[in-house]
Amino acid sequence: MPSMPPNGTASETLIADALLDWFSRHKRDLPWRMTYSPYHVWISEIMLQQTQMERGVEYFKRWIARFPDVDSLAQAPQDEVLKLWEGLGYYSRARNLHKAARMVVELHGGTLPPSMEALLALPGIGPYTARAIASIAFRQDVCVVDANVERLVSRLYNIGQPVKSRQAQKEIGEYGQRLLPSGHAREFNQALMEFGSLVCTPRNPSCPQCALAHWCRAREAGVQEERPVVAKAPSPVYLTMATGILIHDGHILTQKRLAEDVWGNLWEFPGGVVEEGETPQEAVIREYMEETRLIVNHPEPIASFKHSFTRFRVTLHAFVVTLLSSPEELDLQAAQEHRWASWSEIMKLAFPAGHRKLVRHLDNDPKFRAKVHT
DNA sequence: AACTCGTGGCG
DNA sequence: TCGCCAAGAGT
Repeated sequence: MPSMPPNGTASETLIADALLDWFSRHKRDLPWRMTYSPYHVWISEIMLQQTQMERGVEYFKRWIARFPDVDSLAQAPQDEVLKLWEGLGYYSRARNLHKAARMVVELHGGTLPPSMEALLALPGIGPYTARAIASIAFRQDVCVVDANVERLVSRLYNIGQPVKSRQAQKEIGEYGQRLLPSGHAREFNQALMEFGSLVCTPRNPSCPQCALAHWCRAREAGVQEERPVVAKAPSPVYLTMATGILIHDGHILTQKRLAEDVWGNLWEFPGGVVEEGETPQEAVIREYMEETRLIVNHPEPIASFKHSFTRFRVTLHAFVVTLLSSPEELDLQAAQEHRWASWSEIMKLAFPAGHRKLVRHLDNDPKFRAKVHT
């Protein structure tokens, strides 16, 4: 059944109908598309921020199994919330989600509020997510603008300004709202985004099979590959880092990072950046002194790992170190808390991805495991 | 308004 | 291999 957008021209109606039709035939079967409960929509939207949809699915299922509703999330300790987020990155999303759940219990009786204003007042919910929840969970007629929509609309209307510019953002939002068929925001917004991610892709878009090709001004001008116009990303910074596993009485020293730092409130092994003219071994010994005031030596190499975070590309050298001073001299300088952990405790703590790779490596090393209390 | 925050997949 | 990218938000 054709649907009429507010203020819609004929071609806008045709475009919207083509998108809705495509979505009805190609939409993926996703766990948050079962009941569209506001809580499920909320969790999925936070998880999918800056994250590939495929990766979000398993995290979502585990999350819902453990935190089936706002109350269970609000009551959980933060360490457990972060553990379920481990590996997804941008951990402020988890911290804010947790904080927001407690606010929803306090301010809204445990039910997510439908109004945009109330949604925007919750930590972690910004312009995109407020609109996504309002439209997908509560069926309000507001359009969403994410990276998919930016790309799709900037091609459809051949927008030559940088997508992130004020002017382009304004235009994209206006075009999106004009295309939106009233009463169909739930399906239409998902259709826009899914079409953008599966058909109107960043590279090699499927223009020959595209249901919107007839209306696409960028394709008409032959510049679809040059849309959207994005600023060139700054080149990555390469770092060498070193970390040391310290075993004492069969337990491993771990420390909880400061709340406001990168990986805030996650756990890690002491270590840091290898400075100019320094070996990784020397760096581990120095970092132990700087971060814990403990004297360690004899760093024995375990393995090296490549990983990256934000703009950094890291080679992480890992060692087992020996304690020279007394453990009583431990005096944390760069962390909020420490724990001498058994291996099963290590498995329950949330680590940044690089250190989690190290833990997985050691988990498969019988010689190492023999030195550590289970 | 520019910077910062993670991570893994893909061509 | 390596640059690009992802259902953005907070400051």
